[in-house]
Amino acid sequence: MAEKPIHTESFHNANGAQRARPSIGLSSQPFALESTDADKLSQIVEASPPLKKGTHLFLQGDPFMSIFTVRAGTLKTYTVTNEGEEQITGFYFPGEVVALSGIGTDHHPVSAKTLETTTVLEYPYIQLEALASQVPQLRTQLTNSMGKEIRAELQMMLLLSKKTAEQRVATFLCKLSDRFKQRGYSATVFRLSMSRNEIGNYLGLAVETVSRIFTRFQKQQLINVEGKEIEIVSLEDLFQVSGDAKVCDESPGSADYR
Amino acid sequence: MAEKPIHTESFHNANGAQRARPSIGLSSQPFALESTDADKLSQIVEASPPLKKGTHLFLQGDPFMSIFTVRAGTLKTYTVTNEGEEQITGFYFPGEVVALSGIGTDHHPVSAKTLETTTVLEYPYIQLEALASQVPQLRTQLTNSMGKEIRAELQMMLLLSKKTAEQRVATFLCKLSDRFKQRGYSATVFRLSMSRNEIGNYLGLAVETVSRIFTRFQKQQLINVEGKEIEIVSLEDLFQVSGDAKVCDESPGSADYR
DNA sequence: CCATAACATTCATTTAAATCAAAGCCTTCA
DNA sequence: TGAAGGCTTTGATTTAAATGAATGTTATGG
Repeated sequence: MAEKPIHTESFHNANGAQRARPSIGLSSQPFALESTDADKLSQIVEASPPLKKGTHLFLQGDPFMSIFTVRAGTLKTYTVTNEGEEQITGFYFPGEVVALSGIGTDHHPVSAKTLETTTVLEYPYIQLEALASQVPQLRTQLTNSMGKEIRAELQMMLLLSKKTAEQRVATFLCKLSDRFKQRGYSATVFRLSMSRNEIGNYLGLAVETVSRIFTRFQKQQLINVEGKEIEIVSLEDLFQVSGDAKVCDESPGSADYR
Repeated sequence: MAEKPIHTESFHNANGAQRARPSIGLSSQPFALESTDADKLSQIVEASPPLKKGTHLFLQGDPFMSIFTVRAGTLKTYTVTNEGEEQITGFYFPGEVVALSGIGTDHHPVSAKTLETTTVLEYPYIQLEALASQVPQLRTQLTNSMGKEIRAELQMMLLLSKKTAEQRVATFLCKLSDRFKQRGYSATVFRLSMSRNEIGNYLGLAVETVSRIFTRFQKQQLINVEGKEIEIVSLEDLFQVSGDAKVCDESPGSADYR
């Protein structure tokens, strides 16, 4: 509760070793440019040292200075309600962009916290903006990331307002599967870096409900659960349960997504 | 269900009279520029004729070509679930920006429909983008609008996942009040352009629940309801019920739309 | 201006998921 | 290594809001 956050400054001016120029242009990087442009981008990026589990990247109310991409590990973002309870608004995996919700306002509307040892890339927003106005491709990538965030949240609204507990959990697992697959990991076997509590919080469900549904899905041979390890036995069937329409995809270049 | 939408093309090439150059720069316009820049913006804008109630501005799945701002009237946006039920994702009043959710994808992820006779301004996205890359102020306004949309949706996620029915309705009324106030209308007396059904759908509640809460709030002297006419008797108390923290504000700065 | 339909309210009953309660199971670090 | 606390599971009970059913009210267009 009264936890001391580690602000971003903690690695802004960290020792030189930690600040080695990160290599940009990995396949899953959200901001990928070529040659001289990539070089310009790399000059404004800061790579964080490994941040251990439970570290805050920023707190709700902190001045908005930068956006981040995840290099390794997992983050969650959350808001704190008036009564002090936390509402998780997103999980972020390698290659994903964090803190877009701060754009256009002075202060972060959410907090961001690591769920495990995590490293990020920090893009000071003012510099990123300046560069984006010179490099159209970067501008497009940035704008598209915001669009994606908007659409992800729309999907979440739909989930929270119309889906049953089973559909929510199924949707959650299918989405995770898809995200891992897109980054080149297994679509069927993975590790949940968040607790049952965090899953429930995110999905608008009680922990107990999540737990019960996991065991139910296991009995129905949709998944195998062993603690945090998940194996999706039938992605087809699980998707069926999720109640979503077959997605014609968001990823390649442009394409439609619903 | 099998309703024929009126696509944007319906006024793209409408008669000349309907296409009179709109005057930009009204106080509540989200994209406000000065002198020569404003002139450039006005050259790409199309003003729609009055669209009567129930008209679709675009349908989910339509090619994304333009964004819009509301000049007069009200719009709702909604997605249709797999089972064919609609989920309203937003209401849009004069000065607000519609269709940002299509940015970065080929097709609109939502449909937009008028709730009453409505006129809009249409900004063809490609041209708007081209202009934005020349006019930093416009770029900023556009980006900020997207940021605001993201934050509005975060708020909505919180509402849907953590708030009680009473809190949701109170929040809804307070937000409306605030938006009307910001546009120079009365913060306490206004007309709901959407049905109880649409309010319920948006808030993740059954119609009956909305109805019951309206009457309950009336008995508690928080509001006076007479059909679609609302008077907020005690904004203070209503805000109290909404469970939100006093907002230290989003508005002053650039283009607000919500 | 009336007829018809769409919208809104009210009440009774049901239900999905929350809460309450308790026990087992992993971490972890002293 | 083993005790402590935090997670996870399971079951019993409660509850907020949905659903079902009916009536009243307000628009709408012929």
